[in-house]
Amino acid sequence: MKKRLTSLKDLAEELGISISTVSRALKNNPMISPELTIKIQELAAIKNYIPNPLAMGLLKQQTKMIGVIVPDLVTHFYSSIISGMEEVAKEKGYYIIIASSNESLEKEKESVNNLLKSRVEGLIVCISQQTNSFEHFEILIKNEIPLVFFDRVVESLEVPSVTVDGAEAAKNVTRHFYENGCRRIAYISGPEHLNISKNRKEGYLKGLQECGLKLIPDLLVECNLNAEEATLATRKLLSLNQIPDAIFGINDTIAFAAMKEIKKHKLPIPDDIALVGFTDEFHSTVVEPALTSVTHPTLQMGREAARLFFECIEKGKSFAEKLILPTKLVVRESSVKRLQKKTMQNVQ
Amino acid sequence: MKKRLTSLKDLAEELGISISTVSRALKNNPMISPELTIKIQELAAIKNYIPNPLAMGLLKQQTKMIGVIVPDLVTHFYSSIISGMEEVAKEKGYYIIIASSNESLEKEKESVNNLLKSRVEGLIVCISQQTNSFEHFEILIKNEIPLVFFDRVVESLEVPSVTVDGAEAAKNVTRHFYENGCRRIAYISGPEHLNISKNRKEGYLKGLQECGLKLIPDLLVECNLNAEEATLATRKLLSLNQIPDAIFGINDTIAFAAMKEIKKHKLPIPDDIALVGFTDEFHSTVVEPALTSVTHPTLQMGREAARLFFECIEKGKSFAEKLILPTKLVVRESSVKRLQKKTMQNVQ
DNA sequence: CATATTCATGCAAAGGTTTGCGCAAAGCAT
DNA sequence: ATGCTTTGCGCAAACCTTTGCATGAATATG
Repeated sequence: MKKRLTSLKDLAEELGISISTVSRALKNNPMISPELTIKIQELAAIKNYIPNPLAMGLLKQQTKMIGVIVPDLVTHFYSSIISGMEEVAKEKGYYIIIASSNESLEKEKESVNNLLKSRVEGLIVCISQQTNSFEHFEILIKNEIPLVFFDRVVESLEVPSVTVDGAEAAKNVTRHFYENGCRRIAYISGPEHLNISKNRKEGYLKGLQECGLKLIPDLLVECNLNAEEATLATRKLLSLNQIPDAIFGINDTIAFAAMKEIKKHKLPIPDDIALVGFTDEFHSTVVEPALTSVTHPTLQMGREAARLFFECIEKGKSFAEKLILPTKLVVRESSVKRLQKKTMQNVQ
Repeated sequence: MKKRLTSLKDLAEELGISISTVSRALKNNPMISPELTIKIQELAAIKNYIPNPLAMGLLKQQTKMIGVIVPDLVTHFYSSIISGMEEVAKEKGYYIIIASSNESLEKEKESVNNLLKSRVEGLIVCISQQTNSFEHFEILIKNEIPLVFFDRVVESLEVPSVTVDGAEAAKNVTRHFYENGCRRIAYISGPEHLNISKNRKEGYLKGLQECGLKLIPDLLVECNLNAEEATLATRKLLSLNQIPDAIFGINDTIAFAAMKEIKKHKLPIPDDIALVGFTDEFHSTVVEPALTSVTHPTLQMGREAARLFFECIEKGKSFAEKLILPTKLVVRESSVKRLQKKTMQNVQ
C-alpha cells in the first residue's frame, strides 16, 4: 500500500544532479542544456513522474478546487448545472467538490465550513430554501474568498450570480393560460424570502394584470419546496368551492406533485385544469400529458456560474456581475385545452 | 485577493513562541503548560485558525479525496448513488471528486489519469458502456491504488465491487410477465460485454425456461444504452409480424424510451404491451402508466461502495469483496393486464 | 553543594515543488 | 595574462505541519 509516487528528488538522485535542474528541465527551461533536458525528460517518462499537486498547492497557495453547494444532488436540475460547471472547470484544470445542504440552513453552514477547511479556492452556491441568515456568506466576502450564487441568490449581498428571468417567465405563463381560456389561474409559490419565489410571484401578478384579471387570494398559495407540501397545497386548491382552471407550479418538485394530485382527483389535464411548471426538458416529456414548462438552460447556467467564478478569481475584489438568462416556455400538452388545440401550434 | 489564512507560524510569531509549541498546544499535548495552552487556543480561535490540509497531506501523504467516475451525472441513478457515497465519505472526513465518462472509453481513461494526477487516494468506478479494455485499471491495481467498482464491473479483475443481482431480478420480471398472461416476452439488452447485460439476459433466459417458454430470437434485441438506440430497438420490435405482448428494458434509459415509442404507436400499456424496466423509484411513479420496475437500492449501493473503499484503504492489498445487493420488483400499472388486475394485489 | 530528574519549550527534518540568486567554468576581447 | 560576459547548474528559501530529539531551567535527591 501507499507506494510513494516518484518525486523530483527521486529523479535527481538517480541522475546525480540537483532537484532544481530536474524541475527546470521538465518545463523546458532554456537554462538547461538540451542533452540533459532530454535525458531528464526520458527518465521522468519512464518513472511516470507526476508533479505533486499538494506541494504545488502549498507553494502557490492554491488548491484548484471549487466548492459547490446545492440544495440536493438527486434533482436533475442541479446535477445538470453541475455538469455544466464541471465542463468549464475541467478546461481550467480545476476540480469541483460537491456538498448538498438538503435544503437545510444548518447543513449549508456546515458545508461552507467544511469546504473552507479543505481550502477550496471559492464557492459556488445555490442557497437552501431555509436560508434566511447570511453570516456564513458574509464571512466569505469579508475574507475576499470568491463566491458565486446561482438560481437562488442572496439579493442583499454584492456577489456575482446567474439566475433566470423568473418574472418574465411567470408573466408569460400567466398570459399563456389566459390565451388558452383560463380565468381562474392558481399559483403555487415557494418561501417568500427566496428570490425565485418573489420574482415569479411578481411575474404572475403582472401577468394577471396585463390580462385584466383580478388576483383571487385563494388561488395564490405558498408552500415549502417539497413534494409533501406541494401535494397539500394542490389538495387545498382542489377543495375550493370554485376550483382553479389552471395551476402554475414554481418548480419541478411542485409541478409534478401537483400533477400527481390532480390525477388522483380524476380531473383531466389540461381540460379541467391546465398545468405548467418550471422544470427541465427530460421530466416534462416523460410524463403524461407532457408538461408545458418553462425550461431552464441548466448546462448554460452551470457554465456561466463557473465562468463568473473564474472571473472572480482573476479580477478579484468588487466584481459582482449579475447574469440573468432567458428561459423558454415550451408548450406541450398539459396546458392546451381542447378548444384551443386546433388553432394552437405546438412549439417544439 | 488571496488573503493568506492564518498559519501556525502566524500564531507563533504573534505570541513570540515556537511553531511546535503552538502545534502541540492546539492538540492539547500535555507537554505544554496549561496556561500557555489556553492562551494559544484562544488566539487560534480569534484568528480563526484552520490547519492547512495541503501541508498535512504532504506530510502524511494522503489527500482525503476519493475519485468517482460515473457514466454520467444527470441520471438519477448515479447522482443518488453518489449521494450515498458522500454520506459515508463525509463521516470519515473524505471528499469526493466526480468525473463523468459520458459513456466513452476515451473520457474514462482521461478521467482516471486526471484524478490520479490530483492524487486522489483511490477510485470508485462504474465503467462506461464502451469500456472493453482495462489497462487503465490494471495500472491502478499494479500500483496498489484502491479501486472499487459499482453496478458495471470488470469481472476479470480482482477488485471489490457492489452490484445488484440482475439475473435473479430479470428472472422474476420474466415470470411476472408470464403470470400476467404474457407469452411473447421481449427483452431489450445492452452491450454484451457489460456484466449487467450478461447477467440480466441470463436471468431472462432462465425465466423463459422456468415458464416453459421458448426463446423467440426476434424478441431479444441488443442496443447501446441510450435513448436513440432504444427507440430504434423498440420500433423494430413493434414492426414485427407478431409484436411482443411484453417488453423488458435493461435500464431506465431504455425503459422510458420504449414507453415513449409504444405510446407513439398508440398501443395501450399494459393491455397490448406490458412494460417493465430497471429504474429508480422517482421516475417510475411520475410516468403514466406508473412503471413496474426493478428498483435499485441506490443510496445503499453508494454507501456500500464507499464502505468497501475504506476497507480497501485500511486492509490494503488483496481484498476483493464482491457485494451483491438484492433488488425489489415493484409492481405498478405498466405490467398488470386488465384481466389480471382484479386478482393481483398491487405491491406498494 | 553537586548531580540526577523532571518539566516546558525550541530546533530541525521531512514531505515536494518553484525560483531568485550565487557560483563556477568556459569563451571572448583587450 | 587579466577582466568581462555567457552558459549551465546548484543552493536555499518558502509554503505549513508534525514529531523525535535536544536544550535549558528548575526542582529534587544524595
